[in-house]
Amino acid sequence: MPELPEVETVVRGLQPLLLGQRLGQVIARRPDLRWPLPPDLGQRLTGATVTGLKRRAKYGLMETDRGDTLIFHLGMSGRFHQLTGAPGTHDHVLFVTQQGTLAYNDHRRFGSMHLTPTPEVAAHPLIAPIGPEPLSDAFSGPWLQARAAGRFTSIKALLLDQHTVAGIGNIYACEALFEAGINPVRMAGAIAPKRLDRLVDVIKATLDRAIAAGGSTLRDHAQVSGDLGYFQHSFRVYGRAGEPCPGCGAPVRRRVQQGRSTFHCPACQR
DNA sequence: ATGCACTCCTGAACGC
DNA sequence: TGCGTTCAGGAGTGCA
Repeated sequence: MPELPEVETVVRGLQPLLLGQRLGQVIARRPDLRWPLPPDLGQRLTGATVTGLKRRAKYGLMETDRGDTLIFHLGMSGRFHQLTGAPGTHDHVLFVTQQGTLAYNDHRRFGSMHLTPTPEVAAHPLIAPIGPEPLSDAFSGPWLQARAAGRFTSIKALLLDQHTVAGIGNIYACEALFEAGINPVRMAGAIAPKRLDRLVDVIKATLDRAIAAGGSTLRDHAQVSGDLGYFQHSFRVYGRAGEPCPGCGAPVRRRVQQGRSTFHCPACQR
């Protein structure tokens, strides 16, 4: 659920709270999330000063003056919040600064954290294979055409593949394909180049809007501040099965594609 | 190489 | 009212 715009929003929300701050203490309250936490997480981060907060795909990157970068993924339900009082059941990692304590909370524990020397972040096995950032020039019509060429998989599956483009999840894949008028089940390799060009433009515009809106929230996702985002109100097809299509009024259809819900308008998306 | 199903986890929503 | 079942989904893994 946190997709690229949400992670971007979280990282931006963390910046004023952490940038330049010395981590007085970093406490892992359990040994693992999706994968084991670095066993030396506390030792390596305690006493370090946060010198950078960035994003790559759906990963947050917290750089420190000790030469380590904390790579974190929010999974489905990860979020940061400022702790007041005792940590709750799902407050798994605590970052204590002079400004207070920031808790990483993740009730489903699909998130993960990794510590890597900063110069090696780009080569990290989780980061290295990821495709271009969707808002960069590297993600272009020609790039998507090359990725789609000869592929028998659906265009939606191709978009969800992080090697094609970084940071697109189920929601924005559905929304972008609706905006582009492309049926999500259409075979990627059979789509005209011009339509893929348009899809690239639409993806960029959709993500831009979402970031501008402060990221969306879906049930359990919240911004750092604890305030809920609001982009979810502008989903045009996602989660709207049976409701009228904003384009033509025909009912939005839900189908299951690779075990995931796809929302689309059978009339507008060909 | 390619594409698919499976898997982790918890809480909300739903059905009887 | 309460219990059991289903669903949500990012992405690595393993299989055909």
